[in-house]
Amino acid sequence: MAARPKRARSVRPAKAGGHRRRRNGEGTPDRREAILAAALDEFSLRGFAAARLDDVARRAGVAKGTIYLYFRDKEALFQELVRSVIGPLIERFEASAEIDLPARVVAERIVEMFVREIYGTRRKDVIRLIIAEGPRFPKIAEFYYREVISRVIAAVRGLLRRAAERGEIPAEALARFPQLLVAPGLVAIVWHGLFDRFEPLDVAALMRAHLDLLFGERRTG
Amino acid sequence: MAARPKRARSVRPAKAGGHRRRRNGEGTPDRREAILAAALDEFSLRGFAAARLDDVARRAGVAKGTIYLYFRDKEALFQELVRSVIGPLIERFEASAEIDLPARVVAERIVEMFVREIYGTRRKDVIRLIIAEGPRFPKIAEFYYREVISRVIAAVRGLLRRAAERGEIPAEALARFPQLLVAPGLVAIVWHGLFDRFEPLDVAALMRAHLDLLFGERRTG
Amino acid sequence: MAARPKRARSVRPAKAGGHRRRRNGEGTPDRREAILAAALDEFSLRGFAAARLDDVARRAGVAKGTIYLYFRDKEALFQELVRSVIGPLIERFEASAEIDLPARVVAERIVEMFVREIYGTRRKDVIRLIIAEGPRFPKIAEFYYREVISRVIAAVRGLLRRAAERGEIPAEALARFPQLLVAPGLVAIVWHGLFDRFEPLDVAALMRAHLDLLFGERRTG
Amino acid sequence: MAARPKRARSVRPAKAGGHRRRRNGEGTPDRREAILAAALDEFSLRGFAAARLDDVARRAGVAKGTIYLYFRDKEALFQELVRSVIGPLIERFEASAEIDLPARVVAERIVEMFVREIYGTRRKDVIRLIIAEGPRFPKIAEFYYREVISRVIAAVRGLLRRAAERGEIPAEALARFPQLLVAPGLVAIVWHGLFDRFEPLDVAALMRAHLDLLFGERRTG
DNA sequence: GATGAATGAGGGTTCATTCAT
DNA sequence: TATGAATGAACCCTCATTCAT
Repeated sequence: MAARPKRARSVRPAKAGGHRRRRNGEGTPDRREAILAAALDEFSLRGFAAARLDDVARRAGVAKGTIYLYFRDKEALFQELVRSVIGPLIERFEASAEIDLPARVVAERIVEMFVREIYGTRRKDVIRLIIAEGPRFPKIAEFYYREVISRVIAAVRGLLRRAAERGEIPAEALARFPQLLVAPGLVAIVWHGLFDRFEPLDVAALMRAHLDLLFGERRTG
Repeated sequence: MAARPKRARSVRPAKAGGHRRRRNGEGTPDRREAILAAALDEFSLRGFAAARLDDVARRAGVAKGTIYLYFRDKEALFQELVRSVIGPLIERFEASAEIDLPARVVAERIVEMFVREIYGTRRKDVIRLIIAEGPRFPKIAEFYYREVISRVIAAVRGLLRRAAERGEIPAEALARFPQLLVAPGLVAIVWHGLFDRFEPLDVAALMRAHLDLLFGERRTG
Repeated sequence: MAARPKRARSVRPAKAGGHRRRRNGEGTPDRREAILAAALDEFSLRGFAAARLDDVARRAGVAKGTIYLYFRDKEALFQELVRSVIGPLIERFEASAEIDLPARVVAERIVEMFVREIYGTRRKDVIRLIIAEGPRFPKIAEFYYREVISRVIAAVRGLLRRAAERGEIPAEALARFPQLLVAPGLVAIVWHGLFDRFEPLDVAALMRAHLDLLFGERRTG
Repeated sequence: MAARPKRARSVRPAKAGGHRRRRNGEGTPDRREAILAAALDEFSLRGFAAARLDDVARRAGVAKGTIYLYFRDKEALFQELVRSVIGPLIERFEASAEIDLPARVVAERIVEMFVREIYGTRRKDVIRLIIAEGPRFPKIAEFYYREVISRVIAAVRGLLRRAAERGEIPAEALARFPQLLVAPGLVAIVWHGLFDRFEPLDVAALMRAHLDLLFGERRTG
């Protein structure tokens, strides 16, 4: 406690407080964003429990206390990280699925969007985090289910059921289990985190092969 | 650990009287097994970093120090846990895949074995652990890749390539990416950990639907 | 501060919008007074170490930095608080004691002044603070001794010795230990802070009873 | 977190854990008592909030973590400190007050016991702590009221009322406010903490003078 | 072997203090 | 003057690890 009546403030007795480290002209000094980005790095690297806010702060270029100006505690930081990354994704996904085109075309678009917007970005790391930490963070799991999974499932299911009625896809199996459409995406994310250094995975090809299996071949690279 | 998702301040009674002695005279010989089982429980419940060896010991009915008689440290305990659970699985899987039956039949057997031997047992929790903690434990990831993934992939790939040559499956997409065969299994495991309480998943039906999509319908339950 | 006796995690809204602007145009001129008043509230409520300048500032309706325009640091704020409240009291007390009336009359006046000017005001809280924090603030204790205690003691002692010589009081015990005259006042202050909610204390009656014991009965309410 | 997958445990990578510092043959290694004694020292010196458990541990000759083997947290340590010191006092006090002797004799015994058992021991520091910290620790205040104050008050009141009935004391003022009997004791404790270095107080003489005032002179030293 | 009390480094969180605006 | 975002030292508490018994 800095306020304890004297006791010689260990070192630097008269300079304990805060310099604003005005980092050179960078434009927005948006600390909140910087902290979230750093948190994603550290949480991805070590997992929630083992990540240190000290490292988050250093990586973000702020002092440790600064984190607490923007987030109530470590857990809130984690939750807001997930929300901020996942939130914006939702509308886009739903929009894509609602277009009334042939199922295969829509499926291709969804897959392509997955590869571009998730697998190709830091969002894949957030999804990895959700998979890894979700069981210990019921709120995160619930948020993710409510805001993402259930909506995507509903959208895809509607799309596929119509396609099945039009006979575009062999059975309505896919409509019952829309998870099957994105299952390889999940595999890709998990594979990336665990095995890529032993055997890299061509995700685009994987997803194309998957679509070929579901809808019958078309033209493959 | 402040980061553990909150837990009712475990009321350590200030002089920890309670010491759970084990049942019979000189103890079950397999303390090692008991510790591994307890470790699986605790690691599953909290994740590696947040699990406490104190809880593992209590759950196993041994003293904390005893763990160190059998395992070098917490990390070694985790690694051996994975090994001990995953190891025995391998031969069986390979055996199944080598039988030279029609691809669909073999695929069905593999899927059924997955449901019975993995999804239906604690092994699914170990796989969840590998997914969650693997990136922080390169040795675990490598072991799992070397001893399980690469072998299963090779076996399945051989099987499917032969089937594709015989025209039993439409394309060789599956042979290129055998991951596609088990992708729904992975989804099921992840789903179970995160979303089952919102929307339970009928894994057997999911896997059957998946096979129907891959091989064309046949007879569905 | 983990040591503060628990307080519902003050819900800092992560971007602390609310900033209580003061009422009129360019502000009440006596920010200093406002800060001192707020400091008395907070120090009384939590004690010196656990009080937060943040709360003092909020209560005073100023920014945190403003405190440092008027006081060197937290300790100086505390010292000046004590001075500003105790200082004005002194002359009055001395004046009362110097009047050359019968001892009992003077004692009654002193007691009455204590009840009215100390026990009935926030000054009692300052005295409580001195009692509680004094040992850690030698300067405060010294100031209080030099400016208050020693003077009051001297005044009361002179008064009583004269009274004893005139035979108005049975012995010179009181003159040797003028503390005995105010001891019940101290008890009242301490009692108020600790036990009033269990058993309220009628301070006026207590003081009257005390005088009756010292000087022999007269007329009691 | 010591368990974080590697990161070179800063210094002494293989010797992080616990040596039992078996202090030379001392008899009881009663750590609990040592910690309580050290806590009394530190809390007295700095107050509850500003005291550091680090210092308590050092003073007790144990490691910081050891404190938590015996006490749930800092607050529990404080509460148990008060209880352990105050508790044993109660019966003795009650016993003394119940003897049916002339009031003055009993009062003298009580006063003498106060001087010997409280003022002459560390218990006076605990009472100072209660006065200083009680308002922030309602449980402490309640415990102290329930277990000490209310009982002592009741005992003294009974004693004095009987004495008043026998005409031994002039009025029943004292029976109404037994606090008046011990008020100088409180003054002595407070004085000791604050002003002894400026003007030492002869407590025994103070208490004797007090009794003389209450009961009429007898023989004074 | 088995125990569990003891250790002490480590990390989340707080808050007095500073200073650019 | 006044502000309040930023700082970082400090401190409570946890828990992997050790070792005398």
